[in-house]
Amino acid sequence: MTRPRRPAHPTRARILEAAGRELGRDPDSSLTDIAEAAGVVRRTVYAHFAGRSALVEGLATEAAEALRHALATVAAPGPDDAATALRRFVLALWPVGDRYRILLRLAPQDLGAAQVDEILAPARDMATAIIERGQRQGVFHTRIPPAPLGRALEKLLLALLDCVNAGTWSDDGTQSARAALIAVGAEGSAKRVTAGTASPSA
Amino acid sequence: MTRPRRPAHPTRARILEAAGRELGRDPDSSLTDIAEAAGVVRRTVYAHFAGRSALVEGLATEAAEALRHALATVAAPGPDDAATALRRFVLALWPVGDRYRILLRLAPQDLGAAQVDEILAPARDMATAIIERGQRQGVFHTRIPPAPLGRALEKLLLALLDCVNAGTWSDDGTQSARAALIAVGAEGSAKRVTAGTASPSA
DNA sequence: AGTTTATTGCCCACTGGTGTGCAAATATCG
DNA sequence: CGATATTTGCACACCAGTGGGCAATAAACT
Repeated sequence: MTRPRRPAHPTRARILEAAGRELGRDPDSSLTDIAEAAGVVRRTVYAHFAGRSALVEGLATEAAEALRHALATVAAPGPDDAATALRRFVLALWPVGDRYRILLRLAPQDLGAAQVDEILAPARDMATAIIERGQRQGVFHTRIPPAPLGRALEKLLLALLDCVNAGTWSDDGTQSARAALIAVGAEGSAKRVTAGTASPSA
Repeated sequence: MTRPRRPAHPTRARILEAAGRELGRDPDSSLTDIAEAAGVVRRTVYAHFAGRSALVEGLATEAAEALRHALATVAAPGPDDAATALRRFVLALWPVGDRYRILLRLAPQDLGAAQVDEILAPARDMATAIIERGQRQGVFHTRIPPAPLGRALEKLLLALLDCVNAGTWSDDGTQSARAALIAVGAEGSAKRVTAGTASPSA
């Protein structure tokens, strides 16, 4: 058999993509698994990445860039109310949710928790800031301090994303954004916001 | 040195406890790590458990029993309103949250996802039922279907529990229960419930 | 056509975790 | 004090994953 050269460039990208899929499913996937998922042989992976850690590093870099790019979208707006800010935040980050999840999965094992925290810091800081603002303005009624509430929101949204990935549910982010608003206790604002922009899917 | 016989019974229990701690921290902990954490040598672990899988199995059994016991507390009540039911549910499960988390951590790797799902099924089913009832009665205003919302709540509460474990925050479950009520969109009920029973810690 | 280049297949060595056998050490119990 | 039970230390074989060397192969480019 020995299929050789497919366009050559795609290969690296396909390996990276397969690594994302496989490591997202199981952080302990072997290079053999990943290579197989990419349609190549294990030996070929070493032609594009120095080793497992390099592969993971490349994956992290890609995810970090996607995340940073998505964050840049939300960074712009001026002083709108906290509820709108949170909604914009969730909607902007929703498309990169899978990359976000991969980073979290890679954290304890392949990447240092420190490095992942560093990548995720801007997103988490922004979320915390929004929550803190909303609570101070009295728009968010949850009594839980911003930091824990931020972590809770993170996990809540990832859980919803997982349901979408699993096919259990379907959402383009608008429903999840509303859920986030409700979770922080922004009842009135939630209705206002959804009336303004969201498509009525229910 | 070769310290021999400590009361003998404690050993097995200590290994089990250490396994819970270590595997909770990192599901890939080696038996060497676990043994060391338990204050014994790796070889000793094999004197109490047939192997890694047996150890994990024992851990799962213990966790399952604790969970089942906690659930039995909530199973009793008759037809009270959904908000109260959810609050009781969270408060009852809060103390076994760590066991719950261990089971989830062990799922993808050491135990089959199937076995873990089977253990967790009663808790999840009850949560889903409560949510469904609350939504039908119009007490829970979240539009997200019960199953995804249940998963989201699960992760939200575990995130809060992690914060408590990490020392970032402190809660005996009452704050988290309120957060859960708010998250499902039970604003009015939340106030009513907390006024009735929760201790004002803020 | 011929050359280049990526991929493959098979080889090997190294590491880390697992599971086990067996003799020695020692705390507890009678 | 002696018998018992348990833990320990060290031996080993085994397996899976990693990383890399090297020749053969076949697509792509000229």
